[in-house]
Amino acid sequence: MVTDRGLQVLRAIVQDFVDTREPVGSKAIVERHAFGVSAATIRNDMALLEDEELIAAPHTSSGRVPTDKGYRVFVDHLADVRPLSPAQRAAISAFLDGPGDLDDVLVRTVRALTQLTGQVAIVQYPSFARATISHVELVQLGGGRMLVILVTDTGRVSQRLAFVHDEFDDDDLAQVRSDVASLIVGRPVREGVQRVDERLTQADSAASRLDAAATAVVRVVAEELEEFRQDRLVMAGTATLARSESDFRGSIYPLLEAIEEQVTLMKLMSEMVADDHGLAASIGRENEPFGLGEASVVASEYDATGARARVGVLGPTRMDYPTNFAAVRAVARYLTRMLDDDENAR
Amino acid sequence: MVTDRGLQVLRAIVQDFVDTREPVGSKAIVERHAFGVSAATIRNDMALLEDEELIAAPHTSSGRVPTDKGYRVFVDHLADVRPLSPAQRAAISAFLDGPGDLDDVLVRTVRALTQLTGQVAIVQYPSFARATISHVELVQLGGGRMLVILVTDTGRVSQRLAFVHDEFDDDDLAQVRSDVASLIVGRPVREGVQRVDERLTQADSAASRLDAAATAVVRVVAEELEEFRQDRLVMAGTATLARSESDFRGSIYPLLEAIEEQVTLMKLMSEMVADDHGLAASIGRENEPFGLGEASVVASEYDATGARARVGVLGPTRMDYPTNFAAVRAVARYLTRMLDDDENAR
DNA sequence: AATTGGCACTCAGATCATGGGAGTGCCAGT
DNA sequence: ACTGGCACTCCCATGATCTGAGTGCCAATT
Repeated sequence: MVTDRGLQVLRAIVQDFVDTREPVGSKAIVERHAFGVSAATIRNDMALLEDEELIAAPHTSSGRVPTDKGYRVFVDHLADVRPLSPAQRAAISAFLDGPGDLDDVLVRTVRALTQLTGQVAIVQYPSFARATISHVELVQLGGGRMLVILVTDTGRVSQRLAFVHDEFDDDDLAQVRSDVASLIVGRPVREGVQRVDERLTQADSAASRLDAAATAVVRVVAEELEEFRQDRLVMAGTATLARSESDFRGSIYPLLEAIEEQVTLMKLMSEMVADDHGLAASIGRENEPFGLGEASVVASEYDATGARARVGVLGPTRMDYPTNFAAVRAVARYLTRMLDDDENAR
Repeated sequence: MVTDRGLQVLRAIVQDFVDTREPVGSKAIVERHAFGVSAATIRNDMALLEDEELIAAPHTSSGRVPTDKGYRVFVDHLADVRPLSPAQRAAISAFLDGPGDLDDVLVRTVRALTQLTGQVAIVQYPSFARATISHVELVQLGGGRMLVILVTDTGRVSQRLAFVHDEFDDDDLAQVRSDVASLIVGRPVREGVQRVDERLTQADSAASRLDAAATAVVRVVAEELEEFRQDRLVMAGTATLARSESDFRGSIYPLLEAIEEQVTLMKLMSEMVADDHGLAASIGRENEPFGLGEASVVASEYDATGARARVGVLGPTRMDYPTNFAAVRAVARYLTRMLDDDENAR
């Protein structure tokens, strides 16, 4: 059974290993941490920790390294999320303050976070599936091309091109527009998807000219809504991976691929289980299903006008969890505040 | 003076080195290429090539490696751009065919190109500075927020939020809209920028409610046009860098950074000088000013409704230039054809 | 004048031996 | 329960040696 001091030893090992990148020996521990016991005692504790598979020795006679399980215990029981320094808080403000639409704010958020942590930063767009569609707008571009614009109450704007093979006068256009609008405006995206699909299955091939146009528009709306559902990510700091390259035994290929794919990371972020404070970590082999067995993700939930989503960082399993937790949490809070203020100002 | 055969030797060295990643010796050359002379003769040629700094020996007694200058001569005089295989052409069609707006097409283009070359693929958006603004649309979102939408004749749509601190009825809105439209619609972006700036310097602080709103909108339009000017890039294949990691003496950090920055790459791509066929290459140290001294870019011009831009690939200096030239050229042609067909169909 | 075979020379990299040292596990003594 | 001591392991740095691919040069040949 692992004693209480045993856990402190684990903490020390994690901390030192994250610091030095080198296996930690019993002697180094008594030197750097005031345990008040001898190296031999620490060795006994370490033997127990090894039995529990919380640490491992790369070679028969070398120091110990935390296992993924060890990191997990560290994160769950031993990591104290220390608040950021004033300088760091100032950095967040410097990055985030100022006006801008949702896109702007999120881009600045990931920049701030990558700056703060030295890791790849990721932010999910607020889940638009729960958002409400507040506007539909149609713009004729000539040549039968029609621009379809959707706006949600959370501030997302999306546009897409429909081909209607026809020109309409203002009255007709207003007609088509209100036809489409009646279908989805004021409704949650989820519901909009349903109603749009229904409309499409009922589409009459012998419909009037206006109906046909409306159908074409609705088809495009369906595509847009689909995109709303599979929310997207904003990322920054890819280049930092090159710095911590040596932490990835294989290569950073899987990381770069996941970053390019987005879908994988999206799923990973979504499936993470948060604690009471909205913080979550996914460590090392826990990410194996996503091809990221040598990486960890630390994330925090934030709130954008009622729609929840996550901000996080991605890095080597050997990352500084406490610092990253603190940064992620601070940024998430700041972001929540900003987006809510924004809302209040409306 | 480098003889004609000397140049053939250079070609052989470049080819073999790209193939094997290893310094090429005189013996290997006579074995792999039918020069009909002995290794000693090749050695004499190589000595001359070394005098001209077209090749270099990493160590006193090892094979030779092309210098950047050597690659340059190879690219300018020795590389035959061989047409793609039918299978490769088919791959391009498979990726690119099908409907979609400009964004879609460009995304598919970079995917195709990275697939074809195994390098990072880059495409510039067609230069919108020369494009004409064809529509302005305003949408009120409530809470004083107003969506400003610009459309160009080349198919780019952009939107941005303005804060007008006011609500307007339809007539007023139409008034503001036509006010702004008269300023820029039907004019090239370049000219639009000027007129917008003029309008802003004349802005009267004691203006009417509508004028104030128009000014706010114009200010946002100015930002959007500015974005039009500094065109953007679409990229894919970042992960391939991890594969050819060993080709970068230092690390791939500068590459990843440039990819994230975009601006740098944009500039690099724009400054490349094309030959008669619209092909261009920028090799190794020529990219030093951009922090990419160990990388090369191969690009080709394409044509989007009269607006020229470039597609290209980014990779290690030791890349397969002929193949990349061929792929880039083929994709550029296909792209031009597609975007023109698109235009014709209007 | 160009080409060739021959030959001495160079040097990076592989292979092997050696020793030091950090670290462990265990045990007997406090 | 903790500690000092000690034998043991084995990584890694250092150095010596060897090998072979490759060069440069020269005298001989065509």
